[in-house]
Amino acid sequence: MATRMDVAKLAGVSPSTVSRVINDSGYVAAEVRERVLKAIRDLDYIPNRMARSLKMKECRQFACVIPSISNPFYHEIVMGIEETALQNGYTFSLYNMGSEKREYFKLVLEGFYDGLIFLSPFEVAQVLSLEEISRKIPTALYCDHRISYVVPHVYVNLKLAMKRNVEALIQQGHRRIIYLGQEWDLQLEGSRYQGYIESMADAGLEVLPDMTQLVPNLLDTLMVGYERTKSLAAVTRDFTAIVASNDLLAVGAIRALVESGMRVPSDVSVTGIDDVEIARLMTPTLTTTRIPKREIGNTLVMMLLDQIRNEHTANSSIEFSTEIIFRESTSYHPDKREDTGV
Amino acid sequence: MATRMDVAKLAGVSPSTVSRVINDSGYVAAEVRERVLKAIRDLDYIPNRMARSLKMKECRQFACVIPSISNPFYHEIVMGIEETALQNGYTFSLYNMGSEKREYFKLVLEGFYDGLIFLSPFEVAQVLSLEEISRKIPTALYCDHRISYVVPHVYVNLKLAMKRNVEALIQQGHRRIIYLGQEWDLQLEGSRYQGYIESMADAGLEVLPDMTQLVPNLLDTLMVGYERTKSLAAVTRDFTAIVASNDLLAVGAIRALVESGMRVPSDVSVTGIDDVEIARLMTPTLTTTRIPKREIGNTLVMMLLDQIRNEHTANSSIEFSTEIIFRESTSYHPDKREDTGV
DNA sequence: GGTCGATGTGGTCTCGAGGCCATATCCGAG
DNA sequence: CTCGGATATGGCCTCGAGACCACATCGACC
Repeated sequence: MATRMDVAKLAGVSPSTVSRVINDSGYVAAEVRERVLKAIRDLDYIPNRMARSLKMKECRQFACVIPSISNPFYHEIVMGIEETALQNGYTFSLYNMGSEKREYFKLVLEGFYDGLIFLSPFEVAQVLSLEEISRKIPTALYCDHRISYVVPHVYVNLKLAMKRNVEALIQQGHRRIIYLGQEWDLQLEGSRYQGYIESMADAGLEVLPDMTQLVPNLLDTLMVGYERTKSLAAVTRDFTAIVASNDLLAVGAIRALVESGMRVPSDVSVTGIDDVEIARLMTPTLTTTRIPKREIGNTLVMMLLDQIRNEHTANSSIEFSTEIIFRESTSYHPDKREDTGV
Repeated sequence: MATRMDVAKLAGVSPSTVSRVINDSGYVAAEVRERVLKAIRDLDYIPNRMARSLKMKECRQFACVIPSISNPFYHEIVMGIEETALQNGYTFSLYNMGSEKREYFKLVLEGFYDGLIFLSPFEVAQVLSLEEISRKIPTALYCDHRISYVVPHVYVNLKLAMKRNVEALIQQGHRRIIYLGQEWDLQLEGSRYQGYIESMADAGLEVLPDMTQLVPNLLDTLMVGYERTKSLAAVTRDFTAIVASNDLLAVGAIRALVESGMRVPSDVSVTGIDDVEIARLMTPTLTTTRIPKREIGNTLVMMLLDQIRNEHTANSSIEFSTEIIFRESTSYHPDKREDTGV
């Protein structure tokens, strides 16, 4: 790899002049500039980013950590992030938290990035203190409920979204509604599970043990939703609806129901949350909650830029609203068996 | 941020000694080592990666460029890449090619990465010469057919896979089979489209203009498959099968058929390629071609490591085999209308 | 004709960590 | 007692690019 020095020698000028040509700063005679540009072309010279970043103490790159690359919910957020980052002259790279979490956090703290975005901070919090990270490097979080940390974040109220889902089902005549979610739902205030519990209680409905179906935290995949529902259906069919904490689990659940001989929605209604693309291109289409994913991505980047440019961490906390979308996977009064005493 | 010098001062030693402690190299007295470690803790010192990489001329990081983050086909390859990379002490970051391609390639050439993986090199080739890149930095490609470049690559023969799909459908009695794929299929030797054309010709079946449905290159999403099929169904229903060039297009197509009142598979059979997770968790489940995605990811990283460690670019080209998986979306003899003269 | 400002170019220190080389001390063998 | 190797530590140059400062030169204007 050619260096600035090589270019300087070939063009018969000093390294400083090469820098001036590259960065278009200071005075350079037109004729000299041409000579330097030619030398750059001839040597195929590309400035070394490591060196530049070391000197400048900025690298114009963000990192984004996602819990799982296979959940399409994150994809659109990522596209929003990319969009705004590129517009502002930053690139960003994506880290999948699947396996070795610690490895990646190290990278971040080692100064490889100017800012850091976490989508869903729960897994992270178990490894490192988010507040600690955010004191060292501009940070922005997305989460599914308001958080109390002093870290800038964007959130949506998914407890509320879940309440709406449950209430809609209750209003449609459902009584025995299964909750399909992830284990950490139990530990969190303001979680989707809390919304479920409250709505059931408000309607005077009992939540039996079987009705809470939780899968391990990081495994919110299609397959896990499928397997959990399959085993549930093998044990009991005494339910008429499933509220899943996200669309992937819901999609898996629907397939499990079909294979178990239960029709959706005529036997069982199913709702998800996220409104990923597949939700309206599957059969049956999925009733779910729309989240403004692209806008969330845009906003997260703006939060980082704000911290970088203003040198202060405004403790910002921005809420986005959500909207329930009714589709084919839910239907009215499917709980006829109970009404007719069968 | 504390530097090595700060640590050295606090511990009352020289920067060299601090380096020796950190890298566990050379001789350091036990007592001094303790003092240095304490200083590191007290100052919360983390070595600066930029500086280290600049000096070492390696950064132990790979970049992986994917055409589209929303295609789950790539997710499992990415997980395979991650697995092998971490095992060997490398991290890697993911770039979504969606928008500003050039930006990312620049980063790579600027020495931010020790190696580079392209999943699907076609988009790339339109921006930069892959051979040129691979001369400057260790590179590995995944592609869907054998390529002639002098760049290490892993490939599967998807022309063959498509031939198998088409032939299976023909054997099941189908005659009017639609090809749903991407535009660049037309320009490539050994493409899936070639497989379709050949199989149809071999069986003496004519490919009418309407039977080739191509969507823009980078947009191989659910929605595009849906829309294209929807408009097709609005124009003609004179077909009994669709072979899609990947699962996403197939999933979109199936929904479009359902909405157009055509049942799958009893009216129309559909096949995909890739065997993404949703293929066996949707209704109907999708007949498709399994590709060993995780192994491909593992191998791509091994190819990079080989180049780095051996300092020579063995012109390696490794083929993985694929396997057709029959599921619910295809069925025998659906073309009864023709047989009975209707 | 001297001064000042615009134009143009090079020298050199800097960012932070790696690591070679010089140096110093100590201990045991001869 | 001396020499050599093991142990231990510091000095300083290096990686490649940024940028300040010094130093030219030139033209214009008083």
